[in-house]
Parts: sequence; C-alpha cells; structure tokens
Amino acid sequence: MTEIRKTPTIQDVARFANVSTATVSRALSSPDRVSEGTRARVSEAVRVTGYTLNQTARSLRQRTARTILVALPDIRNSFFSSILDAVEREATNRGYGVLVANLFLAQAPAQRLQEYMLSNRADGLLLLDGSLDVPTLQSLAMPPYSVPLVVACEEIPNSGFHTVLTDNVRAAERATRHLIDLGHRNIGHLLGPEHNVVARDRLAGFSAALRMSNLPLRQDWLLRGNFEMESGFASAAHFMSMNERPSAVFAANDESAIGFLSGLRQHGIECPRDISVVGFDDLGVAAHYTPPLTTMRQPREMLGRMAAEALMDLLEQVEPRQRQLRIVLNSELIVRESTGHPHSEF
Amino acid sequence: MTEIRKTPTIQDVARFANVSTATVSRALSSPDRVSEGTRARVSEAVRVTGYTLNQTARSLRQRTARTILVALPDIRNSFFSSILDAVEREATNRGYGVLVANLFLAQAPAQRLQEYMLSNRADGLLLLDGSLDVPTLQSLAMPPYSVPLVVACEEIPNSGFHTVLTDNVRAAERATRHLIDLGHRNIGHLLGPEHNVVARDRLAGFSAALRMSNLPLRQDWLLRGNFEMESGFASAAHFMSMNERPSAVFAANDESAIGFLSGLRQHGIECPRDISVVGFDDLGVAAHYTPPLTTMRQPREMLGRMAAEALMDLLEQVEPRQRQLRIVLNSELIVRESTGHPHSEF
DNA sequence: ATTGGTTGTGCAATCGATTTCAGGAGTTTC
DNA sequence: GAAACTCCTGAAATCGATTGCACAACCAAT
Repeated sequence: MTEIRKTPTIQDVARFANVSTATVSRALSSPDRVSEGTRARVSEAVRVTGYTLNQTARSLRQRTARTILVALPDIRNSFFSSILDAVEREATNRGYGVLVANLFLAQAPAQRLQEYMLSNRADGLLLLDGSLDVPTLQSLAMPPYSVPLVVACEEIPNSGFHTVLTDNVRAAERATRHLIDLGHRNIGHLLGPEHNVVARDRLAGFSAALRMSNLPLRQDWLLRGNFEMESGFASAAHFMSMNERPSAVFAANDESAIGFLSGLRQHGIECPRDISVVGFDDLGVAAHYTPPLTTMRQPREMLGRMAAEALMDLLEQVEPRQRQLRIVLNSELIVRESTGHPHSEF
Repeated sequence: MTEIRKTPTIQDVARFANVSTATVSRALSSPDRVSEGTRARVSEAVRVTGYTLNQTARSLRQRTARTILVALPDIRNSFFSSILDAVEREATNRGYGVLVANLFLAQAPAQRLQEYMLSNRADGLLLLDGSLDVPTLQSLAMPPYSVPLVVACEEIPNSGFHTVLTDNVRAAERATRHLIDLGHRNIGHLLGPEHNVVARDRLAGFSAALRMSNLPLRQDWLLRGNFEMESGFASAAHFMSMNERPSAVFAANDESAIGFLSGLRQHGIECPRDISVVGFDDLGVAAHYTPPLTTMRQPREMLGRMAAEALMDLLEQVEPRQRQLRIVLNSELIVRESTGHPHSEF
C-alpha cells in the first residue's frame, strides 16, 4: 500500500520513473535534452505521483523567486488598483508572482522595501510611489545589491531609475487649455499633495497654459488638496469664502474634483452652470458622476503593463542595461459635461 | 581587503563572529538560547557584514513561506481593494507577505490557485471570490494537501470552509425596509450577477422585507445587473421602457446604483425627486455622489482584518481546528439624500 | 567522588530542487 | 580503426538557512 504522506517531491518522481532526479529536472524544464522515452516515463510518473514543483527549492537554487514586489502608496485608490490589475495580469502571463506592499501609513516605507528585497523573496521592485527616501532606494539599486527597479506613475527626479509615466505637465496644460478655449479667463487649480511630483507637474502644466495665454496665475486661486475626496470637499468651503472666484477649476485628479463638486453643491453652486471643473485620471465613476466629468484620461492599463514588462525584461536579460529607460505615455482629454462656457457672474 | 561580492550569508556572519552557523541562527531567532557574549558578537558580526536573512532558504527548511495568497475577483473594484488594504496591513503586522491573484478574466481560476498553493509559495489562501470551482477547492483543503483556507465576503455554501462575511440577507432587508418606512409601496431591485451568492442573499433579503410588509414581489421590477456601473446604466434604459415603474429601487451595490442613477439622469429622472435609490457598500464616492447615496455600509476594514487574522491564526496553531469558523459582521444603514418620501407619479 | 541536571555550542543532516562534471554509448569523419 | 563529436544520463555538489543529536563545561546535590 502506497500511502501519500506529504506532497511528492522530485525524488518520488525519479524513483517511480527509474531515473535520477537530475533527469527528472531536465525532463521537466528542458524536455529536448532528454530522450523521448525518458520524457514519457517522467511525464507518466509526474501524473501518477501528482508531483508539483516546490518553487521555494527552485528559488533557493536558482537565486530567483519569480516574483516581483509592487509598492504602492494606497491600494484603495482606484487609480493604483487599476495599475496593479494590469501589472498582475502581465506578471501572471509571464509566470511571475506579485507581492504587494501597501505603503499607506507605513512607517519607514523605504526601509521596509529594502528588507523585503534583501530577503530574496522578490527579484525586482516596481515602485508606484515617488515619495520614498531616495538614498535608500539608490543604495538598493546600486552594487552590491543591484536590485532591478522600475518606477512608474510618479517620477523620482535625478535618480537614474527606469521610469514609465504619463506626461503630466503637457496633459495638465491640455486640460487647462480646454478651459481657456471655452472662454474662461479666471481659472483656479485644486492642488495635489504639496510634495508630490505628479502634483507639481500638473501645477507646472497649469501655469504654463495660463502663461501661454497671457493669463495671470493667482496664488489665491490655488486651492489646497491632497488628491483625496475629502480634501476637495474641504476646499469647496474655502472656495465659497473667496471674494473673487474663478469661473473654472482644474483639479489635480478626479477624486478631489468629485469632493470639490460635492462641496460646492452643498452651497448651491451647480456645475457646469456656475462653474466648470476638469479632473484628471478618468476613474470609472467619472463617466457616471453628476455631471459626467470632463477629465484627462491616463492610459492606466497600458502604463501598468509597460511598467511590468520593463521590469521583467530587466530581470531576464543577462547583462545589466546601461542607459536609463524612460517611457512617457500620453493622456487624452475626455470632454463630458462638467465643463462649459462661462456665462454667469456670481 | 574584504571585497563584498554578494549578499552575505549566515556563513559569513559565523566566520566573523567565530561561532558556528547553528549558533548564529539561534542567536538571531531565539536569543535567550545563547550566552550574552555570543549574542553580542553575533550582533556585531551581523552589523559589520550587513547580513540579511535569506527568506527562501528559511522557507525551504521550515516549510513555511510566511506568505498568504489572496485571491480576488477584481482588484479594480473599490470594495475588494479596501479589503485587500486591510488584509495587507494585518499581514504585514504579523510578518507575512501578501501575494495577490486577481481572478478577473482568468481562465481556470481554481486550478491556478491550486498550482499556486501546491508550489509552496504561500502557506494559506484567503478567498474573496465565491464563484470558484468547489470540488477543486475542497480537494485543496482536504488531506493530503490540507491547505489552510479562509473564505471572506462571499460564502461558499456547504463547503465547510472557515468564513468571514457580512449578513447580506439582513442588511438587504434593512435597506428595503428603509424604503418601505419612507412610504414606498412600489419597490424594485437592481440585481447583482445571477450566480453570485452575495447577490442572491441580497435578493433574498429584499423579498423578505417585501413579504413582511405584505408587498408583492414583482418579477418585472427585478432589473438585470452585475454589480458594475455599466450594468446599472444599461438597466436605466430598461427602467424607462416600463409601463408601470417603481418609486424606489434597492440596488445590489453602490457601483450599479451609480450607473443606474447616471442613466436615469439622462432621461430626466431626478433622484430623490422622482425616485429613491438605496445602494450597498458605502464606497468612498457614495458620500460625495450627487445626490449623496443612502446605502448599507459594510465594515470592510474589519472584515479584511478579521479574515486575515483568522487565516494566520489557522497557520500558526499546531493542531488543525475542528469546528468550522463562521464570523458574521453587521452592516449599517447610512441615510443620505438619495432616498425620500414618494410624492410624484410619473 | 559520583550522579544528575542545566547551559551553551558545534557537527552534520536536512529541506527539494538545479547544475556541474564525468562517463558510456552511439555516430561521424578521415 | 582511431579520433572527435554528439547525445543521454547519473553522482554529487550546491543554494542558505534550521535543527536533532552529541558533548563539554559547569554547578548542585547526595
């Protein structure tokens, strides 16, 4: 009686097929290196024993985990979860596992990532957070560690890291120009987090657009925000307290735009009748908000996919790539109903 | 000259501290089993060499990966990403890694999970998807594999799996009763996916509430849906084509409620003036939608946390737990502005 | 002085795969 | 018919930790 006591190993297969473990290993991972007969015997033995590879053992020997670590500032944010979705899909296709590190509220996040990477649980790091401690990351990326690393979404300036992102400056400029084209001359901006690169780029694009149309950039029309709905909501109150108000606002992202509109509505301000608002991201809800949001659509799936591809390519090529990789994707203006011509003073 | 050629191993530490690797291992993982002097020497050696544990090697020897696999139907869905957030936080606290398997559009998902688990990359499985092939899962959970498994959010009936979920039936009943209490007598239901357990439970709660108030359940007022915005949007068109329309609708979740409202708006139907709608989940956007959504709030963070806890407890206890664990959390009605008294016929 | 117990440490086996090296068998080449 | 090559296979080393077992050293009790 053959009692199965634990998951079968390559030894069991070898015994059953009457070959050595070396041959089993070869039969499974490079079938053309064994004879047809052996290959068949091994296949049969695998079938009978119900053998499955112990990935841990392979990882130890091959020094690769076939796993990538994805670090993101906040999974709950629908923008990042979309990207994670694309990354996971791409990784799975290529036989990689995906470990997630959610950095929201984590203390010493960069260090946590470092420990993770040095523990050999993952082969490469996909960073979706640009706010991490650069020296720590850089020491990770340099010899002796040389951890393969790709930054996506949020650039880390002067880091030399491979990067995949969207052209936030130009996209913000485009969004603002849309408002200008509609006839708006008094335009405000709902800011992202102060130290966030993406937020800065969007502000830069915003001011560039104003400048190109000879419109003044009014500091008092830069509304505090941090990409979250609640911050947009809070800014609405501030907006109401202003003596002079812009007729249009470019919000740094959809979430804050939605919070902002929600806040305004409480004060009887209707969009687009009284104010035009353009967002950024084109979250799923943007199309179904009331009013449907005009916004810059970021190619999220594409971005996630390309970032994952870039990282895995990095992992699989033999010699280290010399030049820094930099991919910039374009965003697209989606015009819906939250923007219109200015026509009322209030 | 001591050149660092690769990441230092326990051997390097041992050599430096002039002890055996066994002692280093003990000094690090059970410090009270070595003498104070050795402990200090080892610590120093670790510091100098920059040693970090190779988790893969430990995993191989100890036959535990200190990693859990979280399987979810769709990460992009804000409901699941919230749960994942809580799970990740809890797991990290206890020193576990989190691998994600996004099952959206995956073929043979149950089998994919099986391969994953049998490859020893994860110690336990947290299932957030109730639609998987039960026999496959059951064979995983039974000897000889005995994979620790916890199901959350979506129950798998008669499976005997440990489960953490919310009381969907009662919550749906509560939501419907809210509409009845407001005076509605003609109430419809925007369904979830036909074969989804959660959707069925919510339908059950809906009909129970009607029954208890002696209101008829009209089949033609059960609107097709699949939890997604687009399906709610599509149902709005169908709604408009009906001869007799309900004055209120209980939507199976917030996303479909939002799509539905968005569709209705296109036809000039205003909420809550012309119709009352109550949703389910209390997604972040619910509070800031126009109108703010009345909805059943699910304790998502709690749910994720408890599910993760349950799984890790399972992993860490020596003898297998006998009784099936079953935790049911309560949802809470959040009344906002999408519901009101019925007052117009249309 | 013997026994018994505790403490601290090292040797070597072990986890389950891959891979290097060597060699036997068969085939081709000159 | 010897040399050179190819093809296939197995023995054993290896990846980097943990752990069972043995034992030395020390202390306490009889």
